[in-house]
Amino acid sequence: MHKELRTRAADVFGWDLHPEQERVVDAVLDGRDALALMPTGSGKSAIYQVAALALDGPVVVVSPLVALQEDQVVGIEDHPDAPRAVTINATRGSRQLEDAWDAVASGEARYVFLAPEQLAKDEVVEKLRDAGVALVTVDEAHCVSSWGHDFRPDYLVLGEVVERLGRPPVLAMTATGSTPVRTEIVERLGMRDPLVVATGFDRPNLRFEVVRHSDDESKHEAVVEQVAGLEGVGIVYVATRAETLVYADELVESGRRAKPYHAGLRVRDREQVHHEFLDGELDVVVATSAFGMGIDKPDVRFVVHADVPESVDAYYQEVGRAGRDGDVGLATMHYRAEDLGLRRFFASGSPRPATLRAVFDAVPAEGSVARSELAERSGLAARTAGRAANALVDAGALDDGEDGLTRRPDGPRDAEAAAGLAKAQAKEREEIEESRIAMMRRFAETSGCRRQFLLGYFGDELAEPCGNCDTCTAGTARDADAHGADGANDDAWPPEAPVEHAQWGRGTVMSTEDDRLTVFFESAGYKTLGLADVEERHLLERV
DNA sequence: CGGTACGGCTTTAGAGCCGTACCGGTGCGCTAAT
Repeated sequence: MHKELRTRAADVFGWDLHPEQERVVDAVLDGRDALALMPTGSGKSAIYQVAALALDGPVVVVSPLVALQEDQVVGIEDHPDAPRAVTINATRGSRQLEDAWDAVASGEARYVFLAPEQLAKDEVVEKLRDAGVALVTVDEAHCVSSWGHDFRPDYLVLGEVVERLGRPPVLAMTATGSTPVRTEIVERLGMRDPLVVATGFDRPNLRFEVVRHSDDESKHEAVVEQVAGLEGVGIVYVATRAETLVYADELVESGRRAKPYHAGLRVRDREQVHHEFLDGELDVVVATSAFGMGIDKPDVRFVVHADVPESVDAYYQEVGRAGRDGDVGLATMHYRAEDLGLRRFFASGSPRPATLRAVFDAVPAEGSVARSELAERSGLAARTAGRAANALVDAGALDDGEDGLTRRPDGPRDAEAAAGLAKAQAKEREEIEESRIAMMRRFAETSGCRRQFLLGYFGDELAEPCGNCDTCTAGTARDADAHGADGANDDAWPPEAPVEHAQWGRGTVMSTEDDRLTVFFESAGYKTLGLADVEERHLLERV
């Protein structure tokens, strides 16, 4: 990074960037795409904020939550010499929006925060294009893969939006760095040869524990008993809204200041709980996954999972909210294999064939149809239709262009074929999802070191068992490690190595443990292979 | 996938068993009624 920019960063924001942050800034200033995988609180925002000081045009920041956008703007406004930041979202009045757009057009506003839904609107893209966007930053970029397919489909059109903005460099940032998530971010955003910078994922002050239960009732009792006795402030994660209420009640009965939190509560109540938690007026928030992004409290002492999360990625994000101040943080998961059933249900749910056919038929053979007209033409609910449209676009049955949806000249001719294509594509994704759930199960059921497992999942290595997890304390981690640590074959398949398998295609080595090798395949998900088989039958090839 | 609520059944009258249907997470933006 230039000396001049360093000085400006220090003058304007009072920052002295780490070398890793500087590498990313340099890349985007050079016009290169970049993917920054860094834990929350490690200064991801500083990267685009400093880059903007040297860029000739506004920086667009795509952020999933309006609340996060506003936090960011406040953060920038704290520095009087920083360029102006604006947010574009539905909570803004028309006067405010007009003012914001004027500031963008005049070049006064250099940071534009918005959600992907805004970028789905043509007039928004046009205004930004006219302003000459110099960088598109996608914050919490894992949302592309976790929310894009069904929940917030506009995440999937970001790649195309970048093209229409004149293809400025793209900077994607997230704390979730597993291979499938990375791969999907790069692919969906249409990133070209991005610089990938990953800083350490290890959080040595977190202690990992898994408690196995065979029935729901004893699990429930164990959770309440544990949390009632824990020191300090913490979060209990549960799978359903109803559970947040039940656990919060019981914790209050056992003398803890606890409140439920989920997306079905009124906005005011949610804000209230959030503030009470930050201000130390609550001991425990019992929450669904809605209590997450934007929760930045340094002295959270424990994160207890009363139900198994949907993936190791989600798990690590959630436990990562403990011990941010560097002091001890306890992560206990109460695990029942049956609880994975709910996760399987959530991971399935691809559109039904009849829905796919109706949407395909709503698109004329010649010409196009706007997404907004899709619901009416197909006779489906807007969301259902949008979801099915995404599935059809994904499968290559339809094209998603500037004028809306069109049939592909080389695509399927009739609805039956289109639905079949989309179904096959969805099946592949479900298989990958299923394999991610299987990884969650393996984490819960492993007798090896939890931290070694987690770091391996994120493509890192830890040479020795960590000594700060339940399996290490029990001694089983060392037994499990004994086979693999000095195995001569480990070196042949290092983490991150790209490989090819005859049936499953291209993949990435995740980790070797004992006598097994875990590989993530782009089209088949996580697979575990016997090391002996791999060697003797030449199942894998380095590419 | 797994839990639960509920209706119907019975070698039937008060209670238990079975099958079936239904439900379960995350947020944006927009509209309409207050």
